[in-house]
Amino acid sequence: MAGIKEVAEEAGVSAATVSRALRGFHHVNAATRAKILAAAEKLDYPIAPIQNKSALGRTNSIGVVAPYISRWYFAQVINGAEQALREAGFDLLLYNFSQMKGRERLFQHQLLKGRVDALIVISLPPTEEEFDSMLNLGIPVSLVGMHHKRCSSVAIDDVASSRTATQHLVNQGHKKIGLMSGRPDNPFNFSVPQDRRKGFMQALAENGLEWVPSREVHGDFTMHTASRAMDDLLARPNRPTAIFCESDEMAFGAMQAARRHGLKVPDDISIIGFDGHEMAEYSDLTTMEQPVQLMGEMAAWSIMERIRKPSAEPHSLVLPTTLVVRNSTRRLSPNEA
Amino acid sequence: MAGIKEVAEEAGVSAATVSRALRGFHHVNAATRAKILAAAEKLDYPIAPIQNKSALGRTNSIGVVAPYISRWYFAQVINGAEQALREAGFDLLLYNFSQMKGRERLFQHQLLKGRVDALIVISLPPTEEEFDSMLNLGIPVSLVGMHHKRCSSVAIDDVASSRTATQHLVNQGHKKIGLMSGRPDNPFNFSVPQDRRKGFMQALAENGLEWVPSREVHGDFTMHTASRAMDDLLARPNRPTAIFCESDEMAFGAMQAARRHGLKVPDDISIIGFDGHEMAEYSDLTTMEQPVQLMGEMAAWSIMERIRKPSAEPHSLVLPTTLVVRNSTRRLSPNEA
DNA sequence: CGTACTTTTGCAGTCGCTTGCAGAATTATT
DNA sequence: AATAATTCTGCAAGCGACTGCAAAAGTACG
Repeated sequence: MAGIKEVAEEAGVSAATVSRALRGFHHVNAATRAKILAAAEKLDYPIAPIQNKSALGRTNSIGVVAPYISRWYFAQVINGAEQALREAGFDLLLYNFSQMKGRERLFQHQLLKGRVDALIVISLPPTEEEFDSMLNLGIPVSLVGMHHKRCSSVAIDDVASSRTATQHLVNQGHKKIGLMSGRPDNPFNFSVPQDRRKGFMQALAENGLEWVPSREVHGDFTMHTASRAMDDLLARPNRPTAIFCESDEMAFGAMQAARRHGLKVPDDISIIGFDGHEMAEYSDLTTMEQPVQLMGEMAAWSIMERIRKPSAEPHSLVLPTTLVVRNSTRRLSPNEA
Repeated sequence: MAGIKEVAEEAGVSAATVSRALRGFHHVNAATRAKILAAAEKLDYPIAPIQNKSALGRTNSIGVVAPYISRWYFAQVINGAEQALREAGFDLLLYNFSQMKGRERLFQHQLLKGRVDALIVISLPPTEEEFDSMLNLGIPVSLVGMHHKRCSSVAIDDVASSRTATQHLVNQGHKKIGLMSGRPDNPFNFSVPQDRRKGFMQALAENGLEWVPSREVHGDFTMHTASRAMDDLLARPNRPTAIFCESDEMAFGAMQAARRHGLKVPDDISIIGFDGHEMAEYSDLTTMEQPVQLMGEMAAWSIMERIRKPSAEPHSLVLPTTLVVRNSTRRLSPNEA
């Protein structure tokens, strides 16, 4: 109810002075400021006042775009970003795009124009065209979980990390290694599946292991599809002794399917995941852990920095991953391999 | 860059007409509208234009407040709400309050004033005082996961659902039933722990079962603390044959601890959870499923309805829960009980 | 006490869009 | 064709803050 005017009147000054006093800029007499603060207090007017988009030209809020906000990974990143943003006084506008139909509207900036001061895009590789649109908005854009030369980003090295994960299996004596990867035709065109697959292949190649295509199945990064895919894989002849899953959730699905088929993990089959999902510990899943929450925070800081000085060059940040060895993988004795 | 003015000029009409045309109100000649649309298109001006808070008096965005946005339950509710809001053209502002310090500022509406048209509060029971503040904002407030006479809400019947869950254990012949509940001194003062505990106690009483206090341990709704708490419980004499966990995540922790202690679920101990967590299926956990996503959607619709007609009475909605029986609970033979 | 600075403050214009009102253009009626 | 009824459209006044400019008030100094 109470606006800047009411406060001004209450304090016996002009609205302009109230605006200045509350923002701390310019010169305002200490006594006057005190009066104004008292008045604001009395009228329950926020000390950090309602910013006004039209006057300010900015909204003080930052958009976060993600394809599935309720999946663990995204929720974590968002959480990290939220914390950093809130701390710095920004609001966070959430844009979810599990439905493809939204994407178009989003990237054609119908939705974003003028509503946010910057954009954090999580794991959703825009096409070059969409990129043009986004950059045309004239606001900084920051990517999480992927890179692009035209804007800042925070990510891990998916290729190297996958290679390390796969190498772990090799080190444990596995030679017949299966791959649970993302669907090559995923609608969002995520880059993660390709990258992790690439790292996997590299590790195989480096160790002189032959790649057998029938050892690969696809899922969409959910437990459910992974579980089905695993059924499929296990039904095939010449079963692998270990499986690299491109995400922990898929690894969970794989483990479940394995159990359903009467296989023990890791006795009968080793499974390694990727992400460092909260439940990995519970499931005793060996996994490649990525600093999810931190990625959100870094993206937030980085983009706020760019809001401050828009001229700054975009820069990409690569955060380290950690192999966490648990008991879903085991060493194969030479005669088992 | 392009504003309504530019579009107006391009189309050879006044800004006012553009505004009207793009909003679809009032009468605008079809031909004129076409010209305007063409101009907008050409200049890349959003068809759904940037609403202007000062002129409109509203922001077209709705705040969602939750204590832990990255926990499964909250992420699901938020997801549901986001979908409904987006569909209706609202933006969603996310407020996370894992840190208590934020709470104060939030409810003293320093943060919210003028930034949102309505507020959805998830599982965070405000004190009466905070309630006053919120309602003073003059915007509709809707609660998820709890009720309050002074505003609309969407929730399940925690008491009845817990009673049903517990009854399930009783029906399976369990007499020594343990309880994994939320900490009574939880900082947010959640109502859920009390309610679920109450339902549990009711079931016991109705079946003439004695309540043994040493069969209760507390967690904070995370797997981790639950796991520790379970260690504690299992170390005590006269171990229960079944345990009701107030959340699935706690149930996961309990299952993990049980396994660690060499106990098989459900052979040695039955465990039932609450929530219908995505991973419950994977863990074969019997649980009381609540329609999480739906709750978010309903809250969103309900609050948008109240934005439309602010005079409407607040109403509370109770959604049904479903007992999903899996294999973490088993029937006890009479001589085991 | 008058002059020259500084600091403080208010006026009025602005931001980008909405909207009441009334005049203009179009269509209908007689 | 003149008048009335409708439908469009533009003008201008907001909305609620921010801010450049200049006047007002306060200080310093001679």
